[in-house]
Amino acid sequence: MNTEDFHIFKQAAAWQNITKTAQHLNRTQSNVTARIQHLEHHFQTQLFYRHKQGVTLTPSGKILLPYAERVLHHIQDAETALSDAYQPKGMLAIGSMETTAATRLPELLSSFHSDYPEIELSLKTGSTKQLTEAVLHREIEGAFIGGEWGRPKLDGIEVFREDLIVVGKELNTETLEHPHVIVFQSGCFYRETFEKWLREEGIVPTGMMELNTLDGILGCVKAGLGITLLTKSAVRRAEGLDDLQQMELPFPYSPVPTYFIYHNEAVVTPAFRSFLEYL
DNA sequence: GCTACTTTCCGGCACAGGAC
DNA sequence: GTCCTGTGCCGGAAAGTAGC
Repeated sequence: MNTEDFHIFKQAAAWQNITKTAQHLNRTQSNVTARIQHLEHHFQTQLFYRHKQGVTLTPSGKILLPYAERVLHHIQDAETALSDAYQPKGMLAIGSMETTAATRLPELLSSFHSDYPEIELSLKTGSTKQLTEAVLHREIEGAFIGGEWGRPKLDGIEVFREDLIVVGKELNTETLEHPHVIVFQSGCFYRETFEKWLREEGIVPTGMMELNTLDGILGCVKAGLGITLLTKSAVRRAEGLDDLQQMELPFPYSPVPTYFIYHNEAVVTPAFRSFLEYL
């Protein structure tokens, strides 16, 4: 068995036809059949159902396919890494909380792009919960989330530590007794922290408004629609907050870590490895 | 019977390893 | 260094199967 067998197996799985696979690979059809049979003999299992219209993967074939892809990916990575003209390139899809994307990432990503211009970055924003699921399902390669991830299949590194601040038009004993709160969507780590603090303090909000953008939340707070919880870095960057009052959240609610998480079984592309090293 | 598909068989070739 | 042998891969041809 060699890596070429995996390549032929992968192509046959994609084409679902031995003849077309052979044409595509510039091989004879009998050779493709032989290589697949070789794999089947090695793994002592049938990898394809053969029928008149072509071939389809058996359950064993479906299990083997991602492993074959992983092996081929690793070989490609090794070849790239060992080439003299090695320069990380390709797509890098990551995710981030809205607040982190707006406050911490512009400089970080700009600097990263300067060092690695060949890497095409794609950034998706969402709540900590959404991003964690996206990393688990390998929709994105990694994500900046708040707090611990608590999933065995994930690894992560702490990249920032954020001070949390309650912001409102007027913050006093009276307004904090029954405030109207403005928060990010459900699943947001900062929102959960905010709600926990409110409960602990015995503060019962009169109402809750959900928004999905930092600008939207800031606009509503400036308009006096309620109070919110932001990171100190977000407040520092925002304009027009001079007439708003701020109150730092006490320990253990603040400061909170921001982690960059990633799937510990995922293929590490040169682009992703460069990003991890950069962080 | 034709067509489109897969499998099997066989000879040729390349290469590695051992003997001399 | 040369020759022999074993092994593995390749391509071509033929055979088998089923739908139309």
